[in-house]
Amino acid sequence: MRDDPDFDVRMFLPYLLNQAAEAASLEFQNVYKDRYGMLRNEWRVLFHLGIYGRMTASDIGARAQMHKTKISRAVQRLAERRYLVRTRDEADRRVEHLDLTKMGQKVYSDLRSTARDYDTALVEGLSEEDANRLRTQLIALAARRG
Amino acid sequence: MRDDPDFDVRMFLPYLLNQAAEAASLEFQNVYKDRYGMLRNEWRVLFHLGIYGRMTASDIGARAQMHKTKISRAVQRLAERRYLVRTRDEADRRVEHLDLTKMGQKVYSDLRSTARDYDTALVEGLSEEDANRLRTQLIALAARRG
DNA sequence: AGGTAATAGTTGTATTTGTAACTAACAAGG
DNA sequence: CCTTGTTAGTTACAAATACAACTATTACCT
Repeated sequence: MRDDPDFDVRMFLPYLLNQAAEAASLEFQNVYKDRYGMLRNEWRVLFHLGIYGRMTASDIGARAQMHKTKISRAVQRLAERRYLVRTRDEADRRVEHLDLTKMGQKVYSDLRSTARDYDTALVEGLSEEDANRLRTQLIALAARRG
Repeated sequence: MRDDPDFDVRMFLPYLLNQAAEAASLEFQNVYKDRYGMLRNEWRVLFHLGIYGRMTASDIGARAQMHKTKISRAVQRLAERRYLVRTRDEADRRVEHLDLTKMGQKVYSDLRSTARDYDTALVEGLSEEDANRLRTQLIALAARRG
């Protein structure tokens, strides 16, 4: 048991996931970085706002499983670049609503279409069934608790 | 095309991979961190030495697709903790050979067996066939160039 | 041999991230 | 109302990372 020769750490799922995630992120990272000077967390916040429309930082945190400090800083930078605007909620003044500006929406739309093309390239070679199963499995792993 | 309503960024493969990788790494990260004060890069270097035996930093870099500065610093810390020893190659004095110490091997062996248990928990719910297909797909994604 | 390029590995500095502590605003119970 | 607790979001400081520049050594080429 202790020295199970049948377990090869090279097949360790967290390791494989990290390798694949890094490789897959690499190219697209350059897209939003070079085109818009954005960091990964900024792209994530941007695309959540693009999909869902108006959200608060906490909403984004819950959806994206991102820590609030990451979001806080991403929002700050996106606001500086005028990709989003912040509106304080007058009913509950702790809360801030975030909305993409016109410019932010254009950026989102451009990145989304680039992302779609890139995604297509990534699953090239997989059947549609395999690709869907892969996504489903990844979602299950991400949702896992405990 | 530009605003393809059929492409949902939430299904974007790099995003799903990152979410899954982060979730999957989280727990195991605490194991090597709490038990041995190790960082992820150190664990990676350690396990490569555990699998392959004596290697150089460049060898590890090639296998693990890690940048040489990461390896350099990981090796430094592993050497400080006496988990590995460095031996200069007398034929080519630029090169340094890395070997796990007895202690390093014990740590590796402990972490490996914990990793195996954790891996089993992660693929719980998947058939053996599905789990193998998943690993294969991840390896292919990691190997992808261009 | 002598000069140029390549390779192994380290170090310096600027960014980024993680953790914890913080401010501000609201909620709830007495 | 007033204390205690909770939630939204920010900030400060330590730790980690990326990238480029560096040293030392070997290889290549003429």
